[in-house]
Amino acid sequence: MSAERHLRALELGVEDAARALVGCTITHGSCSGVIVETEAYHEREAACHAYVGLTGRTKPLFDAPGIAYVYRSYGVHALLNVVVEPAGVGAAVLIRALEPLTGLDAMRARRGRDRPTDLCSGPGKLTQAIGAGLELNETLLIGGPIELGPPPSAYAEPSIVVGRRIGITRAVELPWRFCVAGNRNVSRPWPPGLLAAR
DNA sequence: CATGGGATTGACT
DNA sequence: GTCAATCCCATGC
Repeated sequence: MSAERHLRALELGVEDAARALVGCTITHGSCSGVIVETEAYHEREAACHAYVGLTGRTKPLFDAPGIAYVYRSYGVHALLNVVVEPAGVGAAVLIRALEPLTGLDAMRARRGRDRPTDLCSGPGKLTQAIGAGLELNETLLIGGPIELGPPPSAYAEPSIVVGRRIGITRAVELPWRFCVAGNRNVSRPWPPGLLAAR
């Protein structure tokens, strides 16, 4: 209980880490935001890139906890993950949405949108908004260019909603998506009946 | 070496 | 609701 939550999260299994990272902060340059949506991915289930084993693409997933896995999605977007679990185990938490805190104007300039809820309300949107590209793959999230930080006081004990992961075709049944209840920055509303609050 | 398939987004019908 | 954009990489011939 002594260490701050973002540091403790890096010591947890991927499912608990994904839950613990909700409410923590991400900072890149002048831009920062609160993590309001995450998903867990683990090598033992088929939706995880590491399911195929150690390859050139998946190597970062098998690194020690606390580094970034940034990859290109659909040939277009950069998606940011927090690598967790011990070195040799392929697991990571996908950061799917932020609530913008600082650098809103820089985010607006990069995104070409004005409303705060259009800036970071999706995994591809948030990396564009904070200016995080593929060059940040495998960089440290503690003391690196992208900084993972502790929750602001308002998010010390967020109310979390659990549901199925979005946009995947395999292992769709796992309830490994975690959102701040009622937050307007989450990437997509969830279908009724498929979730439980905790 | 050719091919297929995305952990998405935004524009359009 | 439908659909194209766009490219890296894993897989298979």
